[in-house]
Amino acid sequence: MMRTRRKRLPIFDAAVAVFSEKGFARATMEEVARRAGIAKGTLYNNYRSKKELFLSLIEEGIERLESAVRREVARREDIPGKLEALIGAQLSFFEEYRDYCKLLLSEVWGLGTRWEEQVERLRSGYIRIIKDLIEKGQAEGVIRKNLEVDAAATAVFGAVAVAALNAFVFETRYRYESILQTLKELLLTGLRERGAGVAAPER
Amino acid sequence: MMRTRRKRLPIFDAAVAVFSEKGFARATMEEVARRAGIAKGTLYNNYRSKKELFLSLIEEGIERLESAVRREVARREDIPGKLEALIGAQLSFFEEYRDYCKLLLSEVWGLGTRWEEQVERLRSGYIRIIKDLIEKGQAEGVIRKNLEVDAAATAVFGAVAVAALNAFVFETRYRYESILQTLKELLLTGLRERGAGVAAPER
Amino acid sequence: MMRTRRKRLPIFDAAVAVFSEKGFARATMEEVARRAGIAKGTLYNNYRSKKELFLSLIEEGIERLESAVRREVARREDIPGKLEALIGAQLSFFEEYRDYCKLLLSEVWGLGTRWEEQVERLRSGYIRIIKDLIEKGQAEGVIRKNLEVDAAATAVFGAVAVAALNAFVFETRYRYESILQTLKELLLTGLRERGAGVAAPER
Amino acid sequence: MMRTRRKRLPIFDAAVAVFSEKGFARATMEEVARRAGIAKGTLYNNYRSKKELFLSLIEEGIERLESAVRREVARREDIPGKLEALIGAQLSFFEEYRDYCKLLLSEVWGLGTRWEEQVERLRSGYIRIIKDLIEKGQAEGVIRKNLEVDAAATAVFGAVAVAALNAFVFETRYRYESILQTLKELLLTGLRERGAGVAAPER
DNA sequence: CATGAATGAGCGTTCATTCAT
DNA sequence: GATGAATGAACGCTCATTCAT
Repeated sequence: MMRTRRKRLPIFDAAVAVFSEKGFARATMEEVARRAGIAKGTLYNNYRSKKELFLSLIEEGIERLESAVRREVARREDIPGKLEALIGAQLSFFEEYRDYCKLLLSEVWGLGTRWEEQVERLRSGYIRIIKDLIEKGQAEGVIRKNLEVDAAATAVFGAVAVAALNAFVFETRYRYESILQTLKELLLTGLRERGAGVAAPER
Repeated sequence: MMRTRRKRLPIFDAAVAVFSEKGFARATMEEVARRAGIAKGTLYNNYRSKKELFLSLIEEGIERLESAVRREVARREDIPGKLEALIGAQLSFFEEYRDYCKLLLSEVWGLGTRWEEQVERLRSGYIRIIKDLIEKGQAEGVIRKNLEVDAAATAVFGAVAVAALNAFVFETRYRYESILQTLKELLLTGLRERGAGVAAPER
Repeated sequence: MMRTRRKRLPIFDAAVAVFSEKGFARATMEEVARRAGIAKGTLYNNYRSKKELFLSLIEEGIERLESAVRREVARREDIPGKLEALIGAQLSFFEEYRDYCKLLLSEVWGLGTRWEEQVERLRSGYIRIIKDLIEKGQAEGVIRKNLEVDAAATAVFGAVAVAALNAFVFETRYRYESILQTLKELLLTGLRERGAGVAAPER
Repeated sequence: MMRTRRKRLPIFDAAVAVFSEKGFARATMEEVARRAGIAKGTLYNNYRSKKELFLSLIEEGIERLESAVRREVARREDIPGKLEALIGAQLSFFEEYRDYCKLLLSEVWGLGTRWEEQVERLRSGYIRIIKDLIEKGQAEGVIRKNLEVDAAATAVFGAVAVAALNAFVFETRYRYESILQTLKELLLTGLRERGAGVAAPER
């Protein structure tokens, strides 16, 4: 188990790199093994199949995203503050793991039927965090009540995700702070109930 | 030529269906042909390669999206009204062509390096429409000046796209009107300069 | 029949060009048709199959070679003179129809089992001309009797053919006269009985 | 590596057989694999492509031919003797590797433009051996000076090659000794300067 | 456990041939 | 007869997976 753990980390990094560069289908187990510095057979000692390797990547990645986001969200007390923290954490995560996030959008968010239940659970797991915040905010009267929770939550996720990918993957130059402020301004103003305490965005 | 035109439509529909169900890599020319009711060779009489078929799909689709959006945008006079129309048109397009839109997100927005210039041009072409509206609105003082144009434009696209896909592809039941209102409320409030004429969203 | 004749000539030229540039297998009926300025279907109205087209090419070509060679051979009286004329005629034919001759060596002489009886008959038909001259020369005492007729005849053909191809196809510059003299000198001296009347090679 | 070496021999034999029976284009990797007793994929573990397999065959074959010829040529002292040895070695090589030699004539000597530089180098490499002997013989005064070296060298190669193929591939019965004597008599007499020491052909 | 050679199903693409117009 | 769109068998090549060493 300890050995498995020791082996899995280099595989994880190599796999993320290969899968995100080539996409699931064009990535080859051969290349993952080569980049991880091991033999192909060894890959199969750690993961039963290419699909399992891929799914474990996604799982691990969403867990990291969730954990980073939850940590930041917990540091704020009020709902708008928590949503602001969530936007910042997601953007920061996308910047740090841009390769991984390309995967997320293209293979997981892009094609519904392809990855079935397992991925579906992960996907809706992250969305649930946003939904919970919005619902609680609506109950407290600080988030507009006429927003449909599902639509608002996925819109927030999509806005941050696509803006992030566009900047971090497609543009060679970008001003991180400026993007962050824009997303906060755009989404928080849109979410927040008019007249509700106008806590100025942090920083 | 006439024959070519007549033949290409069924192929287009079949190809969109197959590519969006399976993604580019797992889609097979065999299946596209079978679903279009023609032989594999006939496919190659109309498109030189799988990649060309795919790219022509993307091109055709983005053209339809652009044209639908431009038409609706032109019907409104003021910038906020135009942005509202754009949101509506994009959402409506995603509802009507949900299969095609899965493709859009997963293969085009998802993986930057994979489809190179040709797709890149199409992609940035649509984003440009949104950017132009935002810039003009900022000049007129009806859109917040502290929004970075690139980030705001991609965020708007991403918000509508991901919310739409979530509803139309992943959820079996959804209330279209409710989603539309939520997106308009969320994004227009976020974009609009405080105090600027509060034209109530149409409808 | 007249129409067939009128159509077949352009097809013949186009087919020789395509087959000799690409070889039998990589040549396509499409390209033959395009170069002949007709539709693919028309090709099939004139020749039942690709193979038949190819064989008719070979047949026509060997007939032209045979007829050119027989004409020149008939103009000389003595056997050595006739052999000298044959060498000259074959070399001249290879220079004029170099494309066609590439075909001859590669597809006909190269692979025995491939073209079966039909080609075999043509092939041995031309060799027979040489064999007959050698045999008659041996009977007259002007050609060495210790030469095996088969080997000598094919050697003469091969020497002229390979030297011709090498010069006309592979080399960009060559002196035709010099090659002709070399082949005559080499082969005639080798064939001729020592001491037999040393008719100086013509020219 | 050891495994590779061990594997390549059966593949080589199978490939020569298939390529020479069918020619490059009609030969299939499937059949080569089947005859070598391995799976198609294994073929591709040893050779990157059909073309590479083919070229490595040609290379290996010409190397064997060159080495056999050089060995025999080295055993004689005088130029005519060396040429005699060359003729014998080439004929013997053609008899032993008749399948391979069909390939040589049809695909390599037959079509100039098809196999480009790589084969061209091999081709001219062997011809060079003959040319060197002729040139040296001309300098020594034992080979006729009025023979153009290029034409004479290719003629010698072609004479032996075509006579050999004709006997070994097309004829079921042949007398090897008789063919050898005929070629030596024909070509050596043709090459040798009149009056130069008439070393009777060995045997 | 690690290795990497062997496997073979699967797919993109080509092209000779047919046949409705 | 002429046309060229339609057909589908065939082939080169890839790569996930297995397994003997």
